[in-house]
Amino acid sequence: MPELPDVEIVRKKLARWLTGRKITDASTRDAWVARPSPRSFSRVLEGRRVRAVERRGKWLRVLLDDGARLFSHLGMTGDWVRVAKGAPPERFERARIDAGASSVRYVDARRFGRLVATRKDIDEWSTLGPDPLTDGVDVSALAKTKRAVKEALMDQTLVAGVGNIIATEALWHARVDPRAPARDLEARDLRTIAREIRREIDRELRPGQTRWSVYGKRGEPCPRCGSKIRSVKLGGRTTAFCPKCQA
DNA sequence: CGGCATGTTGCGCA
DNA sequence: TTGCGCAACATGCC
Repeated sequence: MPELPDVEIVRKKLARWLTGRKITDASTRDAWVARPSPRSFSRVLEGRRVRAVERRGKWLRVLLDDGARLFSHLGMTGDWVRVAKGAPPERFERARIDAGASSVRYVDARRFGRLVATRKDIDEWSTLGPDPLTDGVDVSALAKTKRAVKEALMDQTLVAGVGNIIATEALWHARVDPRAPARDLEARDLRTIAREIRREIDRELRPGQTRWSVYGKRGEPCPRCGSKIRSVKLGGRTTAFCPKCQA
């Protein structure tokens, strides 16, 4: 599921299902996913009307009419789905929000996701960097770090919403070595990377099968030059790249 | 069975 | 103080 484009698609459907509706029932039994507690999930949400569903990076924020809010991070396998009111739990369902005619369910097989019902913003939201879709990419922030550019791109405080796939693909399109220290790159390359991040997001926002050029393609020929795709670990994450194009 | 996975956090250690 | 590597979280898939 989850990188910025997926989360944006989830935001749109959640907004469609919930905006302007009054929450009649909200419940969860999962004390791992729902923080600070399953009881606070119900207490904060029930009886409130939904004002807006927003997104920043990979986080969603559901604003309520009394100023409280629900934060939702989809982790690796999270999603929100709508079913008929009173329908039995979905497979891997972790929480339920009934509002208007909708019964909206949070499903998450691996439970890496989070639901946080609070009265004020959480640090994970407040410390997010600019969102590429709404704010653009802050190239100057990247130019300040000596970390590998791919790790910098995935740092949510520098760029919000870029994950392993977008970082890997954007660097291939920009022909930049993912291992290169970010601050050693030419300004021109950084601008190209920013542009390719935006293009990759746009590609993945379009419905239909996205085909990746290098992500998950170790050992296969580079679509541009035919060299064999290599992969290395950067910040603990598999990073595929073309040793010839991205030299 | 082993290995890998679109994400994040927290811990030990240099 | 900073940064890095790594395990952990829980499950599915090849």
